[in-house]
Amino acid sequence: MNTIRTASVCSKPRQLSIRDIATAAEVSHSTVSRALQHSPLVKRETAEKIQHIAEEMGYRASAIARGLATNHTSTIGVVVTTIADPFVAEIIGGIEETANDHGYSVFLANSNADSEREIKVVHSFEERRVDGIVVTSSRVGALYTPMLSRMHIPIVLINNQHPGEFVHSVMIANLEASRDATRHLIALGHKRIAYLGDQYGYQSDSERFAGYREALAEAGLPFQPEMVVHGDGKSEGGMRAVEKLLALPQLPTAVFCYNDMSALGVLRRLQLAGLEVPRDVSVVGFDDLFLAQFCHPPLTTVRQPKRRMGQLAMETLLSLLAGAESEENITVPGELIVRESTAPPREDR
Amino acid sequence: MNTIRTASVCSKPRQLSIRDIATAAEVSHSTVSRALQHSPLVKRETAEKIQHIAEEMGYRASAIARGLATNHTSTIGVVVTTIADPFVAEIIGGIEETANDHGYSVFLANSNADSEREIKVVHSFEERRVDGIVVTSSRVGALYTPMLSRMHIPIVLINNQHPGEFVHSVMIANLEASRDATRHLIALGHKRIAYLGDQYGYQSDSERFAGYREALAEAGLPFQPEMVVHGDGKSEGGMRAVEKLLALPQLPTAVFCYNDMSALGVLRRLQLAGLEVPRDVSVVGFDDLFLAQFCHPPLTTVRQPKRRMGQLAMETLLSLLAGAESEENITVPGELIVRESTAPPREDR
DNA sequence: ATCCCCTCGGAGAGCGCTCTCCTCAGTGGC
DNA sequence: GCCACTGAGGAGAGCGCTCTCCGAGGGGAT
Repeated sequence: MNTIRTASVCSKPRQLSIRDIATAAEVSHSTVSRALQHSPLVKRETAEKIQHIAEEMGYRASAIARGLATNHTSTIGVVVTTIADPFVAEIIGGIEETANDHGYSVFLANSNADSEREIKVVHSFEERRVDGIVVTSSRVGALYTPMLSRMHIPIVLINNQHPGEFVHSVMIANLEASRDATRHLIALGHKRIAYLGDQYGYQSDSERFAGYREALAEAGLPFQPEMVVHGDGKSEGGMRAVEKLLALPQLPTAVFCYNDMSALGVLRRLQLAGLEVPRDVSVVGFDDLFLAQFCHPPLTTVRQPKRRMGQLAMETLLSLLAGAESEENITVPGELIVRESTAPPREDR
Repeated sequence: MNTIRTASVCSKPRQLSIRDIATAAEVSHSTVSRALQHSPLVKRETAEKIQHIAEEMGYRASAIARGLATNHTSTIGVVVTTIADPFVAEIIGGIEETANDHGYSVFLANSNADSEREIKVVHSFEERRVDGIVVTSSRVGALYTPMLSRMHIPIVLINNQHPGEFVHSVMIANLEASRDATRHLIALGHKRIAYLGDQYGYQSDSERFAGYREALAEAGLPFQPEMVVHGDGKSEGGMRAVEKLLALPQLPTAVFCYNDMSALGVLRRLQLAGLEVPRDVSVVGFDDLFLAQFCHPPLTTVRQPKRRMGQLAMETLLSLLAGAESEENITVPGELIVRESTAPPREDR
């Protein structure tokens, strides 16, 4: 059992309670409670007087006590793989904004992309009696089903890594977006296009891979298994993957990377090898991280509407909380952003 | 009065309480409470039996109820200017990690760098009865003093924009770091060094400016007011500021930017003007954002130990919570990271 | 046997709210 | 004058914990 405890030494002095306001205003505590929540059951002037006194005394209602009494806390829990990931940060931004607009506060915790830790964090959210939970890149999608039924606490997954296993989610249209990106390369005249995937077998990777293959197929281009390499989702992995491509008898003229961080590594490693992007090799990423526009050359990539996805997740949660049988799985389209890392292949290659 | 409310329709079913476990285990609720917090007042086997039953029934203690009873919640509130800022994201990472290690959960909210909103957010944290608060780039430092005494809730500021006005803070050594950065340029042989500051008059800007002047002075270089321009902290502002420098009769050979985002704009605008960095102009930033190593050319900059600063802030909070009269103001040194955006000036300039 | 202490566990108050159930005037209808 | 009704506000239980105060039983020591 993991209970939330701390050996705090300092005991704060009692804070003002509703009863203190009551005696000051010479009414009962019930009336104060009602006045403070603008109940029509209390006369206008009485309410105003009470509100005035409360304000003056610097009274802050305890959300804790209210939560206990009402059985809901106006809080939601957000679990992310890591906060430092710029991709994730924007999603959080979208969630927090929408949450705040509706009077909700958000608990933030990171799972370090570790399923065990993810579960632990969610448990701690349960103990905190959050009203809802949003999880990005969940590693354990299916495990939330019992939680939904047992605890009746709605959960929305963003870019769930095990789709089809859970009811409420917001996803990017991986297949379509990556097909579009690959089509873009094909339209430029590329025929030898490498795919840089991920080594952990995530759903997002395999869907993007499928889109890549679909585009090749519809263009009548052969699929060449040696053109598929794997990274770790970070730039280091991208660099290592390029080395495998460099060892090939014939270099691909373009590389489609399943995310921007990998693409950054690709860019760097190609430059190290004395190759110029896009003259020698074209590179496409996926995500449209903030830095994609600042790297050299600015990266052609697929934009995920990260902020919007956060908002959508929170909106789904809100309608779920309002009792709606909300839409099950929301898919948002990606958008191809063409910058300067792609160009037609050189004639001689 | 801003009370936290929502018109949630769905009323969750009652969850398991300590009493349910008590009847199942045929003991009193007090014993369950004690067993669950590993009190020595209950016999080992009884405790284990209770823990087992609780586990089996999927019981989750209510942190809400506990918070009400104990008068502390094991939560802290973090207010940031904006979550999407990569600078801030890393700080949050440091805070969250340390908090979590000590059994604290963190509430996250953003102030949009708006002082009014900052206060609102802090109020909502008060209502939630957080045990402590961390604020980054506070706009209202001094206002927290009454809060400290009235509410007895410790507050730590990170990079407070009104230093000297508040007791607990973690700050980067702006002056020293920017002096070092300027010295680096001087050592390379630069004599006409521009300073790109901020237009809002933040403390961090003026301290960095002071460091710049100090370095000039100690090298016996004249301070030239026309070499000082102002941006908005973002790349757009950096670009606009460069235009003023381009209009000068003689271009500076180096630009020291008070943050990386501005420097990115400088890089871009100089390239647009057909100038090459660092051959024609050297550029130095401040922050060492993640993307500083990926831009073109990789940016020489001052690293702020962002994650560490978050940790330090949280550690300060923890010792404050433990009743210690913790160190008042912590200053951490910046570190100059020399990359490829700086070089000796061209002979002919 | 008496007394004391020590261990284990129960009873119940209290944390600060909400909300139901009452009470008490005042008012209007007949 | 009686009753019903309405509007305003009080009393108090209850939310799910913690923790103090007790009590019961079981040894020693005297």
